[in-house]
Amino acid sequence: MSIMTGRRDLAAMIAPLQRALIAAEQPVLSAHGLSMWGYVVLDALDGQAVRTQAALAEFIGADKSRIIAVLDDLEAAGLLERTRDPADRRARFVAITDEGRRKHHAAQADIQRNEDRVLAQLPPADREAFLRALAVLSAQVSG
Amino acid sequence: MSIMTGRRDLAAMIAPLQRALIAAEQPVLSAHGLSMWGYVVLDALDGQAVRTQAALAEFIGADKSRIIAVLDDLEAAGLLERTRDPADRRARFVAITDEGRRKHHAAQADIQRNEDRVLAQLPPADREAFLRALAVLSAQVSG
DNA sequence: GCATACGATATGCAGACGCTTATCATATGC
DNA sequence: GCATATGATAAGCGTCTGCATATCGTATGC
Repeated sequence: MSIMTGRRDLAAMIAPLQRALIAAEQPVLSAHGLSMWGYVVLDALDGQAVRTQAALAEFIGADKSRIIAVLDDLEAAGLLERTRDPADRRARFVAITDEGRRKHHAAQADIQRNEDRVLAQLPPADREAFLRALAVLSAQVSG
Repeated sequence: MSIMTGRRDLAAMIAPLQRALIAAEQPVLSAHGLSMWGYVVLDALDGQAVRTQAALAEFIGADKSRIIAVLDDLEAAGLLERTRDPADRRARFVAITDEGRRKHHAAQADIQRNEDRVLAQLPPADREAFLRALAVLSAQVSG
């Protein structure tokens, strides 16, 4: 017996929401000269400790062989730096630059402005619970 | 200024959750002999009024030329019926059959059992608010 | 009655994806 | 010192998707 009967599956409710959010994000990111993956990488790196590329790829749910071009572009744009790990010269640390942080924050602010319009449909109490629950669930499945 | 400051974007939090839910759904659907799109179609048709194929495609966010094979399979499996609209013989009504409904309910029950384990991480109040909010937001972007 | 619009269907193309394999430099166990 | 393992990278493959186009039967305006 379901926790809340009569509901549809989570995935079926989340999918259209996700589609709409991404569709709204796309033009905003383009205006900032960022690709979706580029933004995801900056988002993962901002405020986090530097990490190796394989760990980064796994964290954002991307294939490690597919994010290399993304990292190349971001590095060429001066938004991140790759440095060799002195303790293991095979590995490379990936760190966001100050300029990358600025661009990330600017893009994120624009995106959240859009999202706030969506969230405004909810009563404040539900809105906060929703964001809280999302943070918990998102962290849960990522760990 | 954001409604809740310090949060990450919705899309960035939803994406991994969505990935995890879909990954968990896949083997369940396979066990029921359903494809992901097949399940989405049954889910959209169950309990709804019959609709035309173009409307169905738009509703589930699929390309109208891409769901035809899905409908063919479901029809061949006896899970739905396509009938000509007598008022417009170009259009075809798509309706779920009793067997389709049974299969949908069985698959949905299995899926929700999985999802309940995920939702169990949340305090009951947040869980209910989360589901309520999700239903609102999902309906909002679909409309 | 005819031109035009429209629904369902088929098909082809380009882009993105997950996955696999290969290569090269480096690390590590023995 | 050598065999083996690992990180980053490149390249190829099959699949899925969105998009565009074409066909065919049917509706509809005039």
